[in-house]
Amino acid sequence: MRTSQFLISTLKESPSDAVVISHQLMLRAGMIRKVASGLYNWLPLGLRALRKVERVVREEMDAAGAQEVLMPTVQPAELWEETGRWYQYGGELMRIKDRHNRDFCIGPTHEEVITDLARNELSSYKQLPINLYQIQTKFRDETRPRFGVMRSREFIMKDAYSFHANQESLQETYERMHAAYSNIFSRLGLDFRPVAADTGSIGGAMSHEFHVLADSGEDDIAFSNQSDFAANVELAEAVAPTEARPAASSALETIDTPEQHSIEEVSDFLKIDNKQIIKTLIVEGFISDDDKEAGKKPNLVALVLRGDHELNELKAEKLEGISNPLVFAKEEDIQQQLGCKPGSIGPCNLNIDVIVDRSAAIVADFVCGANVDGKHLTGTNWERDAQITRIEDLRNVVEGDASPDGKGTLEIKRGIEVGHIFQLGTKYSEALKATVLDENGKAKTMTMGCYGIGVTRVVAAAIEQNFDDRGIIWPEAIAPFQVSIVQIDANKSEEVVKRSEALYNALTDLGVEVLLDDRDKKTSPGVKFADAELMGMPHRIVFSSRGLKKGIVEYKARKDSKDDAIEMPADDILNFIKEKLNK
RNA sequence: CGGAGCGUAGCGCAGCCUGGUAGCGCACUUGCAUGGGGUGCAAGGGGUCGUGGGUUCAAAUCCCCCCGUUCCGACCA
Repeated sequence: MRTSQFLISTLKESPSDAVVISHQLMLRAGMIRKVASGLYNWLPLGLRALRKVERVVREEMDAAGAQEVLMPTVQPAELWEETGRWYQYGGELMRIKDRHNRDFCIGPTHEEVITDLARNELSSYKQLPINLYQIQTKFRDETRPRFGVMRSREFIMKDAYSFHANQESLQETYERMHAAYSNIFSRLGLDFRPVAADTGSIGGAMSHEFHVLADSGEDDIAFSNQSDFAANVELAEAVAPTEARPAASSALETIDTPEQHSIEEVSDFLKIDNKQIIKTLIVEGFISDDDKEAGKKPNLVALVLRGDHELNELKAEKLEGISNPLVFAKEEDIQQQLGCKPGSIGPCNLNIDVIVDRSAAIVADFVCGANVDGKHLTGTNWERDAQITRIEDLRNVVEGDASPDGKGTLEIKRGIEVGHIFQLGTKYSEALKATVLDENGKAKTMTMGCYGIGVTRVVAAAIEQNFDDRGIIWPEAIAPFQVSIVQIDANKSEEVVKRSEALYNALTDLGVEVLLDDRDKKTSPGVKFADAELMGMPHRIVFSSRGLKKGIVEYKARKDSKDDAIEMPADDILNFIKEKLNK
């Protein structure tokens, strides 16, 4: 491709609404343009990168035995009514009506449609397992689209759905997909981690997310520095400390702490480490619907953590006797039942259940609220001064915690979720009555798995991980073009034109994607260099009259540091590039 | 959904406070020069100042409604 015939839409300045680097660079390099909030045009350059990702995904899915299909973006409401999601889904589901006033939605996902397809086409266990996928546009009417194509409303997703006669078969396909995903992200040249994920409302089933590590990620990922353990911070277990609680050495004392409520305030006021302070959060206990309707109030429960730790709400709400979803107690209920405000609560002499985090349970001589406004206790000790009802894992893991698999310690980094694999079980097949006949001729509900990759998001994530102050640095596998050839002085030197076009043709014949910058003489060398760097092609070759007089051309890899282009005889460049690209 | 900000040329912004119907940089067009890091000079094209209403002799500017959009948070996954 020649730049004289290719839509180059580079920008010097980035639009003010772009806050993350990938969004800025995609706009500046001329990959995308916004049409409306969360809706984007993909320009030729961007689309080339997108197609690269699709190709890798397609190849690996095919290699893993999945078959490609294509389902419609617009879906009838009837199917969603059958699974109940027409009513459960909130505003994210874009509902529309056709000219006959029938209800439809624009698909945010395709479980309903694929399961409908499966129940119509599959009738025997002999046809199982089967794994069907598509690469297709989805629409989710996000409350807050942001970060360009990282969280847009319309986006392209690869979604696969597998159908099985039993759990073992599902497990097998699940593992194959796990491996296929690892292949995909490795081939794309991304630093990623598969992480154990929350299974959410479906419960019980297994789920993994694939995260690309990048500071701008929206999720916290905890992973071991010595093994391949990785989990969403929400889910990672904070293992029980191995050390025993030190013996009590101080006497219990009540001190005045006027207007000191938060851990930070108390720690500054008393000049002690917040690890020596214990914080007590009051939440509502579990209450049955009947009791609620009868107007009863839930019991209160105290959750106790070390001052420097954070409550993990997911862990807390899963505990027996605690409301799910978790509800913090109202201030007036606390005042009424415990006799003080939330800032002064402690675990001593409470007449409610006291659930203590594993780490908080081994602190001795600690500071805590006195259950009297404006007062704290020092030298407090478990058993002697305060009773523990139960010890549980209540907190978020922090950097340096022991890894739950016993190997190494945890690091925490931000991740961008680019893939998610899930064992669905029979949630959809049951609702839609998707059955096959088993060996005994009896109808059996199929077991399902689903596997998604945010294709458009992968493009953005790749940039988040690969850029410098001049622009994008594409991984080889995603680059819109592999090689850029820059002509300098082409209008003055026949030689420049001849030699650069010869290389361009030779590489193109080998199937290499080349962008030849043959823009006219008004385009200065600086502009060509700056555009090539912004657009991020991995390999750059410069032909100039000055160089060719000496018989040399210049080569520079985009990922190498700034000004270390290497010179070589013009006759060698073709072989040099062929070697670089393994052609 | 709660809070805040912004809407003036394709992009980035000034003008608004203190009303007198638009300006800068980039980009674009033309010419001349230049030719290894966003080149110079000159001449141009492009805006019903988000929409509607109000105040006023006069509104980009002051007031009100609406719409769009962004950020923070909540929600969702």
